[in-house]
Amino acid sequence: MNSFTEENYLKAIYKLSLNGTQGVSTNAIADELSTKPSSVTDMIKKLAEKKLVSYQKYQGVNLTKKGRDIAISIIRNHRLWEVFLVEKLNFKWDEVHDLAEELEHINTHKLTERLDEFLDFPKFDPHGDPIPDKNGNIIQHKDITLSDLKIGEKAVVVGVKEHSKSYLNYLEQLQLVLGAEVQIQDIVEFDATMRILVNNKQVIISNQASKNLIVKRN
Amino acid sequence: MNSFTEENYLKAIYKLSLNGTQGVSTNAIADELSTKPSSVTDMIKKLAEKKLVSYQKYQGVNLTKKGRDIAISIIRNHRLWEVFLVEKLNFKWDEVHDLAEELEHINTHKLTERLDEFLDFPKFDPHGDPIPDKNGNIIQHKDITLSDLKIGEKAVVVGVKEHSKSYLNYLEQLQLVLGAEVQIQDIVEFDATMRILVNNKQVIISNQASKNLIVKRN
DNA sequence: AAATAAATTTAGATAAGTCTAAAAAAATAA
DNA sequence: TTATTTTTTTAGACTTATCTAAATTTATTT
Repeated sequence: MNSFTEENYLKAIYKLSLNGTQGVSTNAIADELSTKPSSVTDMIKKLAEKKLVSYQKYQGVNLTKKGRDIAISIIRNHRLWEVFLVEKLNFKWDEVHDLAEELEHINTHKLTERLDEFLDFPKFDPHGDPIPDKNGNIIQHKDITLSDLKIGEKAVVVGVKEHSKSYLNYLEQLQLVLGAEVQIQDIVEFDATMRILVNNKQVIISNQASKNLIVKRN
Repeated sequence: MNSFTEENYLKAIYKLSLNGTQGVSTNAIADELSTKPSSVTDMIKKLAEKKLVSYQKYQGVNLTKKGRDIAISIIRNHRLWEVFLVEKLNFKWDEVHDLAEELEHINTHKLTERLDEFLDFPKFDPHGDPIPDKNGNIIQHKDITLSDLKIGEKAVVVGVKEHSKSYLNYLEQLQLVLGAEVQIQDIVEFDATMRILVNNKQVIISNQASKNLIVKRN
């Protein structure tokens, strides 16, 4: 068995390894987990001994197959619980992250599979992130964001790249939730601020906001 | 915030204080939690500092109001999750204890209340144990057991006093589940073994088993 | 009431995970 | 290429929860 802490490190390393192609740096992990680089080094050594990561001093870490499997199963759990919290317990999409962060560590195969079935095998969580299937296969978003669109183009909101409470809450106020249809009306050349149509209502949205909103052209 | 460990101590002390009337002894807690008396002493000191228990050296401990409130809210959580696991995820009554033991510590007021509502405010868990309401009020069973009945008497199974997997599994095989109707046909004078009728089927049951089955006469 | 047994506490050690400060290695700049 | 900066690691300390072994207190016998 692995501790909650070990699992959180694996998850962080997994997440960070999606961006870069090389090994994940100590500082990046420390940042992601709000801890100190020295603590990270210690934990990496422990994970390396357990063959959950491969690691050479000063060269960053990579997950092994075993480590990646664990990370993915925790992500699966996390996202299934988020679906449960939103769909069954009526939480809002900006409220579920922290709770799911705790629930995800109750990592019992049988519980996960029963939950998956109870929720009718959802493919995406309430933020549009794909839920790995029970074999660990996971669809990766192509990540077209609102900011990639040109004037006149139409699209549907399918996810977010930023999960902070404040961002999610802001989007909800603008009715920019999953499934919302948008059309670009105007783009300010200077700072890429957009004027868009959401449910026939005009909305002004900054580049900071638009580049974190994942959409699908239609 | 309190750690999982602290919460487990509070729960253990609460449980043990239901039996005896005096303070709960160090050894009893050690036994309940499968730990050593010296560890218990250490933890008790910590809980006493936090004003969760009252404690005088060598005199046993008692929960304070604050400590009891926490214990009861954890028990509430535990039992609500058990209902969820059995009713929504189709687990059997002998499978849910350990999972609920983990879920109970995700002790967020909002989650508990939403779960309670989702489950339609159940009054009893899958083993017949009463679920404390949101104010911490808890109905105490009168604890009439099958072994208290006389020949000819009829009753309904409403709970168990022993929660081991093997006992629960055994009961299920005999169809002695919650709501089952039983009638006493015969009692062996020597060792109180009973011959009873469960759903019109004859069953022989030892005193060890019958004295842990809570029933209600009808 | 003294002797023995049982229960409880103390003292000191250990393991997990974290931290600060200092040292070492790697990356970048001059 | 040497100097400087940044990143990473090491060394040593701290906290939480646990343990064993020894000491102390309380309970039970005789």
